[in-house]
Amino acid sequence: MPTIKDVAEKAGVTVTTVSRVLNNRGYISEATRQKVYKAMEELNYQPNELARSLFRGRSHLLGLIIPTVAHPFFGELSASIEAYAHSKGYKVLLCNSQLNRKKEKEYIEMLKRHQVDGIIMASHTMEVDEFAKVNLPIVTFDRRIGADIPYVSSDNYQGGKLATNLLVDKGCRKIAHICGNLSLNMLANKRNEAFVATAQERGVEYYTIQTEINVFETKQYELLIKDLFNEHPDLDGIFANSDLMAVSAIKVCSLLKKRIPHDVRIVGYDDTSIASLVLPQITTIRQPIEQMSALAIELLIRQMNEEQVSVDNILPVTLQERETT
Amino acid sequence: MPTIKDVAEKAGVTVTTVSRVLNNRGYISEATRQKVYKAMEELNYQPNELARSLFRGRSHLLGLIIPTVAHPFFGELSASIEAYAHSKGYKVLLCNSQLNRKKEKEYIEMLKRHQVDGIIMASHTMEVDEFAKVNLPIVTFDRRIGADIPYVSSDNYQGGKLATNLLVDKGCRKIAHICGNLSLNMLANKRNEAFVATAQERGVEYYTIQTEINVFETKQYELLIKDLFNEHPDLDGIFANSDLMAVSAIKVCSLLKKRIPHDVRIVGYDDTSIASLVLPQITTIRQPIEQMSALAIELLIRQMNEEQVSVDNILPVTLQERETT
DNA sequence: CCGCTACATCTTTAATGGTCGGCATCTTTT
DNA sequence: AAAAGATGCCGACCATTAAAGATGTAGCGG
Repeated sequence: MPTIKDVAEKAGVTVTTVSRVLNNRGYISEATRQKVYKAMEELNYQPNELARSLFRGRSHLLGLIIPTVAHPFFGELSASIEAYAHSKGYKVLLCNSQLNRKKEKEYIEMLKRHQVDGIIMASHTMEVDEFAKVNLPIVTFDRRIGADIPYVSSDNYQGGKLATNLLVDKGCRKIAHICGNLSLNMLANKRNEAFVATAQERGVEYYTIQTEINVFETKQYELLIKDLFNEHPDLDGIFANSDLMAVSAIKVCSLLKKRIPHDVRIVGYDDTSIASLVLPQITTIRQPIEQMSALAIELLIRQMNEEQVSVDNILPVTLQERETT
Repeated sequence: MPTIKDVAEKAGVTVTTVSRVLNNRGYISEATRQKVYKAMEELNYQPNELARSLFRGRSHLLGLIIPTVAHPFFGELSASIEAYAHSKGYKVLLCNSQLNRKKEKEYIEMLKRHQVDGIIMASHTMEVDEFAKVNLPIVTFDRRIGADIPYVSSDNYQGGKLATNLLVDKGCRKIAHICGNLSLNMLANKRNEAFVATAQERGVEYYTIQTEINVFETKQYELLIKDLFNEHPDLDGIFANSDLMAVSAIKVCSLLKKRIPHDVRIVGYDDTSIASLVLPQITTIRQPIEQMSALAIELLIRQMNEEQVSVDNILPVTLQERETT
């Protein structure tokens, strides 16, 4: 690999001059500039970002910690985050925590060692007090960690309300919400709060089904939903916490010969591409992934520049009505 | 952020001594070692990997260039690659090229600037001769670039053969293969070669439908398949080049009131999680993503160590028979 | 008990690749 | 003649490491 020294020699100037050309600093004649560019071209020179980052104390690297990029929601989120980061000159280090507390901590330490300029944390099994030690710009997704760390989220309460009201509006009288573990203090829990409040307000029978934490296993979802229908054969509405769960619900209904939306209505969450891909197409609550991604990056950059950031960043959700209701 | 200097001061030794503790090099008394550990602990010190990488000429960073991590196949591939890289002490820089030639080149240059130790290239719009300049350990996915650059692939010909034979075995007489642009010299083209050869051999009518290159747009797939059935209403078998395409085919069939598998049989490709998620569950050709990922990393590491690597690395595929045939 | 060797322990110095400020030295323009 | 433009030189700096050097201590023979 050629260094700045090689370029300088080839162009017949000093490294200082090459550095000046690279960074557009000081006086440089057009002739010299061209000589330097030519030498760089010929040597196929690329400045060593490690050295630059070391000196500047800025790596232009971001860490992204998610459960797994294989999950459609996090896949789409990651693609979007990377795209926006790229447009702002930042690179993304991908970390799949598998929702494993130890891995989350290890990844955070690794990211610190690699001098990332900021971390986007979208995997939340870690204890809140662990975050205090991080000492780096952080943005969390869908979880509020104390009063200092900004988070990006969509309006979970509104999402739960929209979904529940839609089910009741369409005539459901006995509905269930299938969600993650509520004991973790996640903002997504507000969906269930809204579900409960709305169901009570509208006077329909309702149930909350919590899944175990580390379950992206669709088979597990299916079993859970089968059990649910076993216990409540007359259930006529399901609010699923992700489109993936909604797909599992569709499968179980098909197995039990329940017609959608005639016998059972289903509302999903996220509006990942799978929602409009499957049949019947899933009615779902759309999270504005692009805006959330852009906002997360913005918040990180503002923290780096020591600008003021607002802690609560809640973006609106929208109802996407399709065929399951 | 505390540096090795701070640790040295706190422990009352020189930085070199701290460095030797860190790297387990030379003679260190147990007492000093403990002092240093204690100082590191108290300062919450993390060694600066930029500086280490700069000195050692090894960053332990890998670049992963894919079309987009939002696509289920590449999402699962990325998750798997990151997991395996992590287990070998490597970190992954995520690059979504959007199948854009300019972006691919830009990403490669960026990765070089950041001194990655190797690149996994799974997005192929770039010209072959561009690769010569890269001058870094590379592994490609599903594309053979000259005789020097090793590639990892699954047995595309076998996949095409399995799929086509299955369709014909099940009674199809008029089949179509929906695939990507064949003018790009991709190994996935072998699926079509196998399709054509097998169809001829088995004496059934067959068609090849090429999609435009930058199309992860499922709507486009649907239009394409609609046109196909318009032209050939008696088509009774579809070999789709991805599970996503197969899902689109299912949707169109449902729209046209064609029953699966009674009227039309469908075989997908990849065996991403979506294949067993949708209804009817998709018969598909399974690519061994985990093994392919592991192999790709192995090949990179071997190149870094200047060991001999084999250029052709083709792993076997398997047929997963489900409900669409 | 001295002197020598051997080794343990820690420090000094230079290197990694690049940036940057100050200052010197020309040349060109005003 | 003064100001501005163009370049070079020197050294400090970023955080870390490797090689070589300095210091101390113990063992051993004489």
